[in-house]
Amino acid sequence: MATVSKEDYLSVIFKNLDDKNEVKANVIAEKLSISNAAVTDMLKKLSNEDLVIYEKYKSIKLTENGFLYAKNMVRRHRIWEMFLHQVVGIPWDKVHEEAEKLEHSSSDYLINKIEEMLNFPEFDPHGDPIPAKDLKLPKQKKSVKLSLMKINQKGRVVRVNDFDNEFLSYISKIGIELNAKLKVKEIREFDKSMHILVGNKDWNISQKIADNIFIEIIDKGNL
Amino acid sequence: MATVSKEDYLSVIFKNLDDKNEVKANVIAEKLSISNAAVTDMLKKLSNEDLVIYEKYKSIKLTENGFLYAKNMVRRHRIWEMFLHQVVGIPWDKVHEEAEKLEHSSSDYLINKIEEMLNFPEFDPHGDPIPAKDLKLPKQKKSVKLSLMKINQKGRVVRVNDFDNEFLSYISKIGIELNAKLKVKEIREFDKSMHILVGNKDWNISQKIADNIFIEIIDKGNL
DNA sequence: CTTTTAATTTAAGCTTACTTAAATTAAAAA
DNA sequence: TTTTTAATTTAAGTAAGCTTAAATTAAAAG
Repeated sequence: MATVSKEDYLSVIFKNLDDKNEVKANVIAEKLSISNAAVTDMLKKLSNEDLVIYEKYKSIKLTENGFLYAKNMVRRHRIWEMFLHQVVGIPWDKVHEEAEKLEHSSSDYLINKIEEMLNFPEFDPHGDPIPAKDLKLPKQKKSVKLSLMKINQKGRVVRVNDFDNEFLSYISKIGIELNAKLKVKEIREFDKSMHILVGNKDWNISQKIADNIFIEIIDKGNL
Repeated sequence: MATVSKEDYLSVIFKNLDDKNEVKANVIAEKLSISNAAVTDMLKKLSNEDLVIYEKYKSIKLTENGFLYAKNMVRRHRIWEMFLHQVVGIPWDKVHEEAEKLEHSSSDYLINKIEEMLNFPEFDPHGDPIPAKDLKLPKQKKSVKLSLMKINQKGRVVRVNDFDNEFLSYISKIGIELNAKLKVKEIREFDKSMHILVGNKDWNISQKIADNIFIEIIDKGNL
């Protein structure tokens, strides 16, 4: 049986898979703010339900079923985010935590209806791809971290990490939103902080900020 | 702490208060499909949290806090129903069970936003009043059960009970919706079934159906 | 007023999802 | 290769929200 708790485990596992498609139990415990012992417990249950591959002392993998379940959770989450942002008008930095609750309480029927109403969006308000009904992901535009851009390069915001509300709220305040154009004006080597132009305003941003904004470089056109 | 389970208890208690503003533990158990022993257990907890007034072997009352909490649950439920029906286009007979899940997973902030977006509706898709932010109920139009109408009386549907999906789905199919006009053409005494005119079509409905539809009688005008 | 019936409570036990503390294992460092 | 460290598991225990069965109480019927 799928409970809120199990759904959270599957989501966390999915989002933290490494290059070998594995996660350490360790990581799951941290992300969910629970003890390692609790994770061991639950992994045995998820394994019995054919959702994860679990062997003592080894890293965790998802089964085929587990992958499908987790992707569907991502789908629910991102469709809710899109809906809350576009239709209800909830600001960028608040949609994540509302969607976090709603994703456990909505039938596939409802999600499909909402998706239809939104005209089958491909990306959520943070630029993350929304899995389709068949759980396939749309292609994403090539992008680089803002922190890796060079002086005088221009680009368009295509994705931001939604790891922290304060971060989202801050970048939103300085005019950084999806598709916003910006230009790198200075980079200070000693702390890698940047001076950027967003619209017609100048801002200083730390490396940590720039690490979480993804840009599609544009060569032509003015800012 | 407010859990899904506690919220369900409070909702059921609120919806089943008698003329003395009391409910028997018995009734709660039936409505929630759980044992009486479980109800006793939970009532003690709710009492400790100052949500219900509980004394051994006596009927249950809500405290001031309990009333507020329960009314807010009703508010959440009905705003979700309205939203799902009007904005997402979910049919009449399906909104109830979706709202039943969503009502536990939405912040007051979100509910207020949705309410604003809907332009502060007073009644949900079944004609039930939606408590405002201050939890006050809008005034309802005077209405009578369809089953109590006389031959040749005309009226307008102002509310239906949403106790059963099949019922809602059926009456929707025969053209009965909020504000629909109808006229009683015949009443068969032996089973109290009725012959009614809805729009320009005739239908036979059982007493059980007619018991769950509420009508505002209209004297003038044609059908 | 006493008996019967129905509602309620108590008691013991279960499952889920957690906790802490101790034991074990695997991986990294010496 | 041995030792140390870090990750993981086991064991024992807890709280929430249920269950069934037995005991108690209140209300209804005689």
